Amino acid sequence: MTEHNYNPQALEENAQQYWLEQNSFAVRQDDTREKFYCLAMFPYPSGQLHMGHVRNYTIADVIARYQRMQGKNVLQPMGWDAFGLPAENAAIKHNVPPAQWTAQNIDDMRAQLRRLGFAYDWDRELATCDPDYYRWEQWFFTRLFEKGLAYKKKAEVNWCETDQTVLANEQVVDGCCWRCDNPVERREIDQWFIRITDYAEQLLTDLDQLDQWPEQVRTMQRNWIGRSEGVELDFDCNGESLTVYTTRPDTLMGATYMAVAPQHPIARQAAAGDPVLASFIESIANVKVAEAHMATMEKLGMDTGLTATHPLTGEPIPIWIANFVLMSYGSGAVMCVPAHDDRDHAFASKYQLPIVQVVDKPGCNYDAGVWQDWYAEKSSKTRTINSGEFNGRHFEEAFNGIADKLQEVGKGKRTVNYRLRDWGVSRQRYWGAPIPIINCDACGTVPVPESDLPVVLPTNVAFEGVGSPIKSMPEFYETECPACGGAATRETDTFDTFMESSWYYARYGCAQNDKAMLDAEADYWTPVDQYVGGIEHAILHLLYSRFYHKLLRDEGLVSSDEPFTRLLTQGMVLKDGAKMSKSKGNTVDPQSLIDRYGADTVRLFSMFAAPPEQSLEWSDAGVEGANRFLKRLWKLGATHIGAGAAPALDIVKLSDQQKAVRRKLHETIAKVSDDYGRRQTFNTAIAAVMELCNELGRLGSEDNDRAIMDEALRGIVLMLSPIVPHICHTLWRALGESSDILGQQWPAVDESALSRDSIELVIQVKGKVRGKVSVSADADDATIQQAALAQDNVSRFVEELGDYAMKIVPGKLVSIFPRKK
RNA sequence: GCGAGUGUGGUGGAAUUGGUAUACACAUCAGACUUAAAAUCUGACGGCUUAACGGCUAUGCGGGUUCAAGUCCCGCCACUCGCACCA
Repeated sequence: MTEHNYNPQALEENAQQYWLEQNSFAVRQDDTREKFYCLAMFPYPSGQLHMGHVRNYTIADVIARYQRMQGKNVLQPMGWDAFGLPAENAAIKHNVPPAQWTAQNIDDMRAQLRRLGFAYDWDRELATCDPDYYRWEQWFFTRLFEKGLAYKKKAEVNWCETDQTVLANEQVVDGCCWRCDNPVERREIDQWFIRITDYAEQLLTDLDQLDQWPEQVRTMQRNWIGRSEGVELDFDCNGESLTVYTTRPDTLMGATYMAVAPQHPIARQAAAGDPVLASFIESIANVKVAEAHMATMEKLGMDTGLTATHPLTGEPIPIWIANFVLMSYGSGAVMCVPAHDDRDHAFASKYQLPIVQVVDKPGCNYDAGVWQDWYAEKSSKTRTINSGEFNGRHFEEAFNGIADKLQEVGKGKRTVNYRLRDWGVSRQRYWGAPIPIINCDACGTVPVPESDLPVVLPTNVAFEGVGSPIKSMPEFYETECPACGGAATRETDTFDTFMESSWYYARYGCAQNDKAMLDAEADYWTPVDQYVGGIEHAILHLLYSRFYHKLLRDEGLVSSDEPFTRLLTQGMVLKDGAKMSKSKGNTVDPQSLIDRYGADTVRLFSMFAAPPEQSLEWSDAGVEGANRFLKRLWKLGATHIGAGAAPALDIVKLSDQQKAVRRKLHETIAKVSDDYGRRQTFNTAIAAVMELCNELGRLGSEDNDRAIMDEALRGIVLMLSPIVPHICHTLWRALGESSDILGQQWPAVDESALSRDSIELVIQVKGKVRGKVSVSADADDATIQQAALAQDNVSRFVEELGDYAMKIVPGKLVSIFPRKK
């Protein structure tokens, strides 16, 4: 090493050139080593890398490089989640076809990722907008169709009448279209669904296998699936049965009204002869299709004038139309028990509907005018009242009694219900994978035969309006029916982009295979051993991927049950306490930082500033500090190397101070190994190495000092190489090594260096620290006690106690406190 | 509204199993080097108090359990993520 100054631009270019020439990160199946598949969630190619990407990909890269140093066969691929709305918006705004815009963005972002030095096997790169990718998704969908797992039904969308188009939730601003600002309405259209509810139970129980997932993500998924046990029961309404599901059959005697969705047949029937009802229904259709909105909007309802018959009492119960009941959830109707459900209570209070208490709790006062949380309690402490033969029972007895009775009289049955709904995969957009279905007047819906796949999305399109161009392209949709040969039309809807992102991780295993969706090598690499991505994907993407993996398994394409063995959910990157966004104008461009400081500095800062799971507050000054540390490290190495070869360590001649420095080195190796492998807290690993570097400044220039410095520098370079690979690659060579640092073994702890002769104990009196004492490592309790009390500041406070007791926590502290009388 | 998190110095954060709160950095201040500045190096750095030793106090707020609580329990407050067509 001749360069005395740290020159990241040159050094990083050399390292990256070397990796490229050596093809250092291309991997194949190798049954002699343990495989490790490390994956970060692939990006949407927006055109510019942002800090969230840098953080996400650095975390994954650090783990991949660390695992390689554990001797594993490591795969880390990269690709593009290339379909989606932004490309269409760009097309409308800049008059560029989405395919062209996307391809350009991919090129730009690939160059940025390369500049950051990530250890990707680029031979496996894929883009979901490539027909070679989505053809398999189309093929798989036809398999699901044949198995009955894909079906068509009506579902609601946000509809803009002015633009004649469907809007995504994010395109609805304050209930209005973002482009034309006209109010949005709900509209029902035919859409394709996949039966994820058939897999609800597996998706729920298999969460127990995922012991290397964050507990919070498992909990969120559990709640999202929302398994409940209840009763499906029938109310009679003019000879037709009105079916509802309830988890509270125990409160059935308190049901005082029913509520149905505005689109429910009963609502339509009632509105047919009643213009007031009809206009009410119209007025409440003006609502965004989003649960959060449904839950927070004002609850509105109107009496239909119709009644349903209570299945046990035979009493008539009024039926209301309500804007918070969804036709697409369950049966589109609910029974309401205002005394014991707070939403029903609020609605009943608003419209002066009767409230009948049927559950009581000893020691609590019921007041129908004021909601209290215990009204909804399901426990052994409550007792049923006003419920005839079912009086006096706690929750479970009442539930069972009423459920049995309903079953007996043929008015209901126990069922397990899920909050999870089937996955709607149709999108009325252009930039997505075409749904491979042909509609034939004679044969109905016919899947496109495998030999005709892929159904290629035309890319040479012009956006004239806001709607999908292929919907007005007869050359695309006019076709022949594969079954009867007659004239037919293609589906012009495309797939939800979650379809592509639900199986890409498996496709990396055989990205070049043009004969099959997945093969033996894909099965070898799956499941992903470490998946890294944003916490915002905790439910949807991860649940759909888990579902898809089970579908792939049941098709015989993979042999595991779950796609991602270990999951790390990274927090967001903030600036001034807020999420970085163009609209706030608080973005930081990674490229300009790389240009200024180099990739290693950017990588180091993003790993040092916060633990991966927490949000990261961006700081320009902090980046400066990271750069300063790398300069110091470089100088430490350059000075040591410049002084010539280091002598061998002479263990017997080590001074106490040398022993202490060497102990610090091996303690650091132990800590850093734990931080990388088990805890995945790279910020504390970096801090520990910084501490060690500070300590090394105490070494002199004696032989043993130089020997320890040499040992320590090698350890530091190895330990930091996953985080700052370029500088470590260079320093490793400069330390005289001819082999590549990438495949080096992770440094080992020398247990003998860790031993201590004496330990320091903290002395607490009444819980406050009053002193410290140094005792030999094998001191007995009596010796420790004596040493503790010998301190003036301790004895001073102990005297005030009178009769005292003492507790010794081995290796940690001595606690002295008043004896209990 | 529902579900899941987070909250510690001027700032980012550390404290891993209930055991020394503030590691490691950033910023600031002081000193060294310099004609000067930058860079670099050294030191100080939660608040109040003390000549000093030391003492008191502090982990969003209010309670509780414990010899001991940032950590566990109960009740609040604030913020963040998700809510099925953003990805």
